[in-house]
Amino acid sequence: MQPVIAESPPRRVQQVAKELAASSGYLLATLGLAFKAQTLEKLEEAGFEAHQYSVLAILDEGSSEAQATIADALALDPSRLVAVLDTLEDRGLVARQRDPHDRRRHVVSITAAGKRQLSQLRAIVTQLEDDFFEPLNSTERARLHTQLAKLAAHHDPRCAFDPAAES
Amino acid sequence: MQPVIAESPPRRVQQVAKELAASSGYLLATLGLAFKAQTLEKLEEAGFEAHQYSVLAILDEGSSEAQATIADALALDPSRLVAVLDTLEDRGLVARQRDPHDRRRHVVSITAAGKRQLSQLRAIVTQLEDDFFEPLNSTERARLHTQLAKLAAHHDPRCAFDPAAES
DNA sequence: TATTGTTATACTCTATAACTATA
DNA sequence: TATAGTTATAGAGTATAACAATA
Repeated sequence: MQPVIAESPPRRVQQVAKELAASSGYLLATLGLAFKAQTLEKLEEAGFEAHQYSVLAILDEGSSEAQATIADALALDPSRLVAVLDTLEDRGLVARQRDPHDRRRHVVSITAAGKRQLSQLRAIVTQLEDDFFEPLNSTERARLHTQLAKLAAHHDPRCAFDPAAES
Repeated sequence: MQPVIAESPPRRVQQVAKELAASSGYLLATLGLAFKAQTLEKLEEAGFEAHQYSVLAILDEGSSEAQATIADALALDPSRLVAVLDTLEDRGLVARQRDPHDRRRHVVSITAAGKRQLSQLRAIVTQLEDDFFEPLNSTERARLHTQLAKLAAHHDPRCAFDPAAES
């Protein structure tokens, strides 16, 4: 069907502009988006969304938290957190209680079932990371992580842990 | 106004869960998103959007391209590319011509004004990158870039350049 | 009057699919 | 019939702001 193309040389595999591929920022954005997309997909297969995982992860570390605290830590609008907690509560993975000291507040905590579910989700994400960073050896991965952590601490105070606490 | 809190220890700066901060994937996604957001903001101040910049960058490298080619290189739906090209064409930064060999095709090329504009946008993005990666020294930046490029080549064929061509 | 969590509204994206003109 | 580009439509996702309860 297609006539033989003689004059205009046929395009091979389309490549992103070299200018973009040479930019660390572009690569960072592209890879970050790709990792996020993969994570969303895998979690969705398991019947969860990313925010549900991160909420469980936060609750598993601290004891119990007010909703506003969780929203801050996740840089998530409090109004959006509501739906996330609703589904988690419906499944019995977290519990909401009124704070007796301030009855406006809901104190949220993870349940035993929530902890069990969390470890399943952890396994998914861990596997995903192993696959994603597979092209790098362990030394490279460690270096990459250190540098990303340094950048994150600089750009996002939520990621800046006390240096003295680092072991 | 606020009563002295004695019983429930006051929360300090909200931190993202350690579990998340320890994940290279999470950091990658977060940083990538942050860089993208900064880029969008700065470009918008200059009256542009990211896709307009990347289209100009691609056209500046190759000679002229069919729209489908550009869409492939940017992993952008052809229908979305239309509006991007419309605005660029309105400003005289690119030109669309019918391909005489196949009158269905539009061959797009960058104009002289487009090249001038492109260098302005380049300056913005370059400055942005310098600021973003400022916490890393030049050796660290080079290493980071190498590793990101390795990952990108693995995950996105569009970023996989011929290794032999690397200087 | 300010704040916590909640709900509702409106708006922006974006993916999809119809449409035209050419092949 | 298939393809390149275009336009239109619908649905999801999100930010905003109104709201009720409590401080």
